[in-house]
Amino acid sequence: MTDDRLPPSLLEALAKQGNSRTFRTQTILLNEGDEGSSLYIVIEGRLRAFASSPEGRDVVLSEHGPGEYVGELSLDGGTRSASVKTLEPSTCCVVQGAQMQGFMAEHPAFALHLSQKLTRMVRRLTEQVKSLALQDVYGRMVRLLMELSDPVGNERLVREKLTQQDIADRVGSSREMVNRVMKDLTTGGYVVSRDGRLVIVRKLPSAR
Amino acid sequence: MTDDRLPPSLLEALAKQGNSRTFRTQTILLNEGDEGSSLYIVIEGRLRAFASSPEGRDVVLSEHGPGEYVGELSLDGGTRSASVKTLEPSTCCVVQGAQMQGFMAEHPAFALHLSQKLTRMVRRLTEQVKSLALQDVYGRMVRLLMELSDPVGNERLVREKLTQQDIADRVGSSREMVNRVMKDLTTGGYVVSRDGRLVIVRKLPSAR
DNA sequence: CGCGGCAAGTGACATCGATCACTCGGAACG
DNA sequence: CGTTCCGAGTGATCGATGTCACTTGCCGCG
Repeated sequence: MTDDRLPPSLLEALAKQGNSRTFRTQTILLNEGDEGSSLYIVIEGRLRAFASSPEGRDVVLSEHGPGEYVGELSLDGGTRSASVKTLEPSTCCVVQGAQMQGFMAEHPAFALHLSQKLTRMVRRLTEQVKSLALQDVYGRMVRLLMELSDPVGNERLVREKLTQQDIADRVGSSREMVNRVMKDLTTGGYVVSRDGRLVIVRKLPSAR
Repeated sequence: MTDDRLPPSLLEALAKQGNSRTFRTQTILLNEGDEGSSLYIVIEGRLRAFASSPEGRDVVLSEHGPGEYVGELSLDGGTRSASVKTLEPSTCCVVQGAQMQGFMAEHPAFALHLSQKLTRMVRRLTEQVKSLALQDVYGRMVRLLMELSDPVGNERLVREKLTQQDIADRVGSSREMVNRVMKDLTTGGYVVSRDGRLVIVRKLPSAR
């Protein structure tokens, strides 16, 4: 997967348009439904885009590290489609939406990058919809683990540290259910936890 | 919702790049996973983008009428993210992906239109993910009915004729379940069927 | 060292929703 | 006019998941 980071040249040019600000962990940067069209470029730290139900359940939509940006959807003037919060202390460069018209005109490369980012988002979201609509929790977890892991030898190493609640929010399920599936996977000898990180040691069965 | 139709001028210019072909109902134009980067512009008829599970369940991702186009995601060289079929006898103009680089360079308006279309797709898919992950079948059906209906007086008229199976494929559920929810909605006096089309006659409760 | 708090593990139970197996009614077509 | 087909309507039943209510284990901090 090509990643969504801006090339350094563009990043630098774009950063000039905005102000750098730093935020504590778990700070909400954007609220679903709000007006506003500023762009947040991650300089340092990590952001999570998510949505919540009135009952307090969350779904994770995406996460973003240094060099990536969020908030681009509202460049069309629409309201925020999701909320975004910091997962760590983070510093972002905030650019007003109004600045962006001019910037894109001067930097066609940015418009192109944005367009490519959008098509990757559509692809990723399409996968998420398929997964939610067509697979059970077990299948969705397997998919998630594959997506979040990289091959190392004949194992696969999961990149991030994930709590079971994190996983639940990503696959649209409950922590308890995640726990049960994890138990199946570990007692089945498919997955082990090696110093805090999950390792897939054997090909995961596509169904239980 | 701004719609995804090309303005006539662009449509005409783009159509020159490709060949017009007509297809029978239920013809598969694209298969999920295939290589290929051609664009299909709907001249006449109606297309549906969908995905299937190995067990034969389907999810509907989007539908497209005259003036709209599909297949744009693979302009980046990736495989098809979903399948597309005709819902009626349809004629489309098929443009080879290779033509598009040049076309976009000559018609920046198209690149802009595409970019706007992509952000609408991201918005729509995000809603679908939220809905699937956070709401039950009842909630998802209510959302779908609202989305597919337009206000007429103090009622809302659902645009298309939908079979219960269609609805099921859109909300990621079974036909039987849709039937039960529909029964609740009609016996509750919220929805009536008026010459083949659903009409929402009273504000739908957000939960049962 | 002892708390306090958060992640994880787990059993009992409630329920939502899928599946199966039909019936019914209307439209299409010979 | 009689079939055929397909969408709709329904009850019974089962299984997957969510929810609740705990316990356990681990860390970091005062």
